[in-house]
Amino acid sequence: MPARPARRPAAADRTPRPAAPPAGARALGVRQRAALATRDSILRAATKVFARHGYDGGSIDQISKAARSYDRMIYYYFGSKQGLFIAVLEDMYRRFNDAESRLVLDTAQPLEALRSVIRFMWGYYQRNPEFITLLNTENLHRGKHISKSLRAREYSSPAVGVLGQVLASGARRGVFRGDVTARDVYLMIAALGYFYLSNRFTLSAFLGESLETPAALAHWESFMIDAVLRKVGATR
Amino acid sequence: MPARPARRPAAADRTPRPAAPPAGARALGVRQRAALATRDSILRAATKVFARHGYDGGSIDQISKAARSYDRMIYYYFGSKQGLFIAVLEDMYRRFNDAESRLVLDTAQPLEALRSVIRFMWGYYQRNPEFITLLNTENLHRGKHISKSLRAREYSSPAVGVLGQVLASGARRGVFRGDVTARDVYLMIAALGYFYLSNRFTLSAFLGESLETPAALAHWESFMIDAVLRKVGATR
Amino acid sequence: MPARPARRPAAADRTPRPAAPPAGARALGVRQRAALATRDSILRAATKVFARHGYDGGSIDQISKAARSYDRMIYYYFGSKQGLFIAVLEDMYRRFNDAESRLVLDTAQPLEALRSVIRFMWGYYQRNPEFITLLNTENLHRGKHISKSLRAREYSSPAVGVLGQVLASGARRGVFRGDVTARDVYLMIAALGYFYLSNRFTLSAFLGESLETPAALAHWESFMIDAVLRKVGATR
Amino acid sequence: MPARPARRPAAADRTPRPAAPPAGARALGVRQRAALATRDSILRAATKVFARHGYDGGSIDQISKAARSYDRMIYYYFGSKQGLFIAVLEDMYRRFNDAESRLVLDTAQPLEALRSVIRFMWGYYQRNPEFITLLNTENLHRGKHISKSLRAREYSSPAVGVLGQVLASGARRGVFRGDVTARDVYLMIAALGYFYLSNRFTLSAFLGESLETPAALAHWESFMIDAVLRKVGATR
DNA sequence: CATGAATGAGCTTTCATTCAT
DNA sequence: CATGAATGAAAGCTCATTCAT
Repeated sequence: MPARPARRPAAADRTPRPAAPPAGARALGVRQRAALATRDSILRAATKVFARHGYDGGSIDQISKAARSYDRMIYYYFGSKQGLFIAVLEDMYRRFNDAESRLVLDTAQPLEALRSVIRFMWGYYQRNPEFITLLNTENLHRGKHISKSLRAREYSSPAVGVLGQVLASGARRGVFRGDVTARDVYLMIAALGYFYLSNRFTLSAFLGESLETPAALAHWESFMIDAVLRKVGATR
Repeated sequence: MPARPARRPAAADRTPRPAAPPAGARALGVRQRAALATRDSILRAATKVFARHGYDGGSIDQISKAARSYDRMIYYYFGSKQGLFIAVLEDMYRRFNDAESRLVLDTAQPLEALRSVIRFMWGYYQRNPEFITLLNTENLHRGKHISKSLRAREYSSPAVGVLGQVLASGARRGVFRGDVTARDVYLMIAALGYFYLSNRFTLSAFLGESLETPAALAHWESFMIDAVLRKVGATR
Repeated sequence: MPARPARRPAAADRTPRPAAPPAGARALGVRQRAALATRDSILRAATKVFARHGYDGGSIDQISKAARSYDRMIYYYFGSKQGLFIAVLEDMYRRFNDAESRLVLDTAQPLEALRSVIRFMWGYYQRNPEFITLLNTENLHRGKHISKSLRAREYSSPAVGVLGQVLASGARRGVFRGDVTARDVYLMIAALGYFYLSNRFTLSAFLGESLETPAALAHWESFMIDAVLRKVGATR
Repeated sequence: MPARPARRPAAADRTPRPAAPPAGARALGVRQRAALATRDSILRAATKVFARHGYDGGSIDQISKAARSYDRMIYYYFGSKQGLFIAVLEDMYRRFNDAESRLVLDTAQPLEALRSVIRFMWGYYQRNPEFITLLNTENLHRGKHISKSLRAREYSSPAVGVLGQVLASGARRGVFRGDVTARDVYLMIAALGYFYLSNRFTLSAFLGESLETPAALAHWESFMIDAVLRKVGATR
């Protein structure tokens, strides 16, 4: 079986682009289209501003200006600052979920498939830095916004499921030990990549060296892969 | 050689308590003592408020009231909100460094020593949650405050050094492979523990389960230990 | 040719009244009219407060209260305290320019026309004391506000031009010497009137006598007229 | 009679230097001398700061720092901000009076003597720009500080007296008309020079040309001299 | 639908001044 | 005498939000 490319072209998940209208939707009138465009540009701007300055540091005014719109429009479409932030989080999760679901793996090659998952997440974090800062801001607020979201539940990581198949396949084939759950491996991968990137500024100051050079990034990628493979007991 | 306790009593690093006056110092006058107390209570309050609400979310007013002092005093002692935050970060690093330096290990027992390091950091993060949120806030600001600190350089993690000895000792004894650096192992430990705790709110929502039950915490501790030991190639 | 009255009724330049809407403008909605009224009342109040207490001595709060409006509105309409002050200066210049342009002179009677110019400026300074204090405040700040104004250049004293015609006419008729420029005569008139009024408080203390009695004012007016006429070489 | 130099070397009135201890005073102790030095440096700094930023724009903190002293010392020596400003004004008047009293004229040559008075004042304003801005600030406050000064009365312009002698001498000799008072001529000289320098920033913006070039300054000096001489009816 | 205008509470910071040793 | 510490009011300005067309 040919080893299919692990994931679609990277460009796909790069820019935060709100959802296209659902396929079954009717053609929209010009006004509705314009309204959607306004909403989208606000959501886009809010993502950028909240990612950069956090929830408290980002201001409505800053966002409406960045969206070339007006304060009032934010309240029109999102009700409040909190409502806007919730929408930003939902959109962020949706895009992440979409990206994960585009991850195509060959479970017949569990070792390489596992490597692909790691590379995917490591790459996603790097290409979507707002993903990290938005999550950090939300955790600073103890998850109070996401817990208000009705849609949050819809996004259950497809990657964990895929990972389960990979691990099971590996165990069946005797390349992996069978005693680790997909959830834990997923957390391990996330932790190693996320922490490194999220904390790179204070770590640089603390360790006295840059973590952002291409060499340093490549080194950490192979470190992560090695650590995860050893954890699942990969025999090589 | 007997396996000495890995670290001093946990209580030592729990509350943010500014440094005691140097041993050689003269006795202070009443007023000087009161002044120090004011400064300390502001620092203490600021640590709490910034840790809870972030840099932007925490207000000068909130801090001065929590310290039972006045806005003006913050500027008297720290110059600005930024200056206060820098002082908070410095104090946080100092306490972390102190705690790390109190970590006593028996390098003759590298396996157990490594376990102790992991447990120490895992424990420190749990007992000092402000450590995590302050660092996250600072990373949101791309490290701009800590890079202004002149004292930041003084705090170079003693734990990394100790870890190096442990790894070397283990390698000499043939219990560890010798191909991993102390820095990388340190980062790995930090990543696994920090990420789990820092992101527990959004992870809970995403995974649909609590990560904070005693069982979950204990499970993750043993997961981390196993992952790290496997990474360094511990033969057991 | 009959000697027409030198200027329109004095009341015209007394109160700082913002420009009426341009003739071609559409009728304004109620809200737009109210908005203009708000802006105007702020500008009016600011003129009064800055004139009375200077730029630094006048507070935003004082102004917004005097305008029966809110602090926020000042920033809404003028952006900043500096922006408001610039608007005040521009408005002051515009009104002064308007008043100067209403000055109608009979150049066929150069001597009387020159006297009219002097009386006009002397009268303007007295009727518009804010003109003097605003200019003094701006000069204390070394002209930094007016130099930021884009509109400042639009106000080139019409009086200097008129004065030039008067002097030329007088020279042609042999009543004036032809060796003084309009600019210098303008400065001389301004200096004599402005300084006397601007510095009347310290001069009173220094000279030990009041300069503000009607007799004193009338005396200085004729002194100025005599001095200027002699300077331009008026033969009488 | 030889034309003696009209005034002492210019340097004499350049720097604001507080009064030396009165001639009859006892020798001072070291402490008293140090105290005086502190007081002087505060007065010096206050003169500079108030001259630059006005009464309201200058802050106690700014002054105490410029004087390399402490806020508290200002209250110790001058009681309040107002008290300090009054002292600054008194010192300014004293220095101006001193400079005027050093003005030595040959009344036998009234024409040249009058020219000397004009040049002296024109020069004094230029060498002591703080003189102008301090007076403007005080006039903005309607002279309320100087009217509180007990010492203000002591400073009655010697120049007016001298000018009276010059004018009388000129009248006796038939070079001047005898119908102008010394006070009015004094005011005229002051007005022409003071206004030109005080308002140079707004005038530059209004007239669209610099008034501060050496050529412009020289031109205005001769303009003033000519205007004053004509006013007193000098026959040449 | 969209948008200028309005609102009052809150922000960080500086003010002149006084206390206590 | 001198000086660090303290004080509360007020400064200029921004905040998220709502009103009224």
